Amino acid sequence: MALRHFAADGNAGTSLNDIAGEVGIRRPSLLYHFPSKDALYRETVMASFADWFELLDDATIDARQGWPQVERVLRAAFQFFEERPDFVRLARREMLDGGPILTDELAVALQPLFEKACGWIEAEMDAGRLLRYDPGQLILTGYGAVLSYLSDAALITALLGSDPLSPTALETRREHVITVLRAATHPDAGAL
Amino acid sequence: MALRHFAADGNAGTSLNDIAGEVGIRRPSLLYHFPSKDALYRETVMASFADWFELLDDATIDARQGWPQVERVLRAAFQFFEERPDFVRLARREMLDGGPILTDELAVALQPLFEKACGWIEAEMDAGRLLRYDPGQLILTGYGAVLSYLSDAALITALLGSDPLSPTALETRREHVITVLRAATHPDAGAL
DNA sequence: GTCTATACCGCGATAGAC
DNA sequence: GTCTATCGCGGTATAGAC
Repeated sequence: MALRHFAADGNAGTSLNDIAGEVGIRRPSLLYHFPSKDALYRETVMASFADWFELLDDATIDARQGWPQVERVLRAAFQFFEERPDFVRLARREMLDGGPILTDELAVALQPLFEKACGWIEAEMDAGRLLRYDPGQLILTGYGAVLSYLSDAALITALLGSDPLSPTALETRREHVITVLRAATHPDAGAL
Repeated sequence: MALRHFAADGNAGTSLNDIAGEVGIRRPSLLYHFPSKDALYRETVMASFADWFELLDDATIDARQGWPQVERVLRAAFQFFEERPDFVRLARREMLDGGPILTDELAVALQPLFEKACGWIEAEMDAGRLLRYDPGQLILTGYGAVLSYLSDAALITALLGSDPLSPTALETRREHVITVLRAATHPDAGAL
């Protein structure tokens, strides 16, 4: 509904008419349910991120050690994103815009999770189960490698000459990212 | 001028008033120089990408072998992007939008360069100078790792607790990406 | 040629009938 | 709860002043 339009055209590029028309009501009726367009946008963003925060919470319980845990989280995240292409695009727009929702709410909620993940990675590196890098930079690298592929599908379609979001293309991408990161971080990667 | 506004707020989020006001003329005067807003946007995008295409061309001449050449291109690209933060954000918006400019013009120009780069990587892998991966996927991984950091500065500021675009932060990021990619692709990386 | 005043349209938002 | 009617604003585009 609203998510699809906001994901495809952004906040500024989406009119209440677009959303209302799809729901089957008229523009003013939409503003009966939501106090303003910005409120509707905010609610859409926050609702979309709720699932993502939940996955991040789940990923931290029952944590294993070393690379297997990294791979577990990577696979869970990749699957989450590939099942929610609209969320990926909406999230990326929000990151690009750097608006108040991001800085006041999302970033505040993400920061402690990021901190916690950095701490875990650091400990695993101390224990010799992962090769040493800057933990925060490593997370950002994985973040960019996974999300850019999914968010920039239009460009990648032209580059690859085929649909990057097809099941086989997604599998190729998933395994590539995992392979590269394992080769870079796994102490025994050379023994594969 | 126009680039900064389009980069910050996108095409839909930028009004001709924003641009005209900065130039010191009035809104309609802008439409004397450009037939329409879309034409102005298109010209802004194409002019921004011209420099980038030039760098890509330069990168292919005098190509060395193996990892040194990869690192050379990587450093050139990173420097190019870090000196043009507006271009990065504009480009990413264009990728997200997947609009006609991207599909009809940019992607058409980028595809042969992408193809050529894939061929070079493939040959280097055949020669044993780089560890084997899917060349296209490898390029997309580097692409995402570099651009996401620069385009999503608002988010990363909150996560890191400091300015990700400061000179020292940029150096940290640059060396991290290079180190990770070298560890993953350099045959002798384990001997560092 | 260069800029501006104006027209015209779609937007978000409100008021009030049903 | 949804509609029609309407307002005010800001958008693009055009016609006309200098």
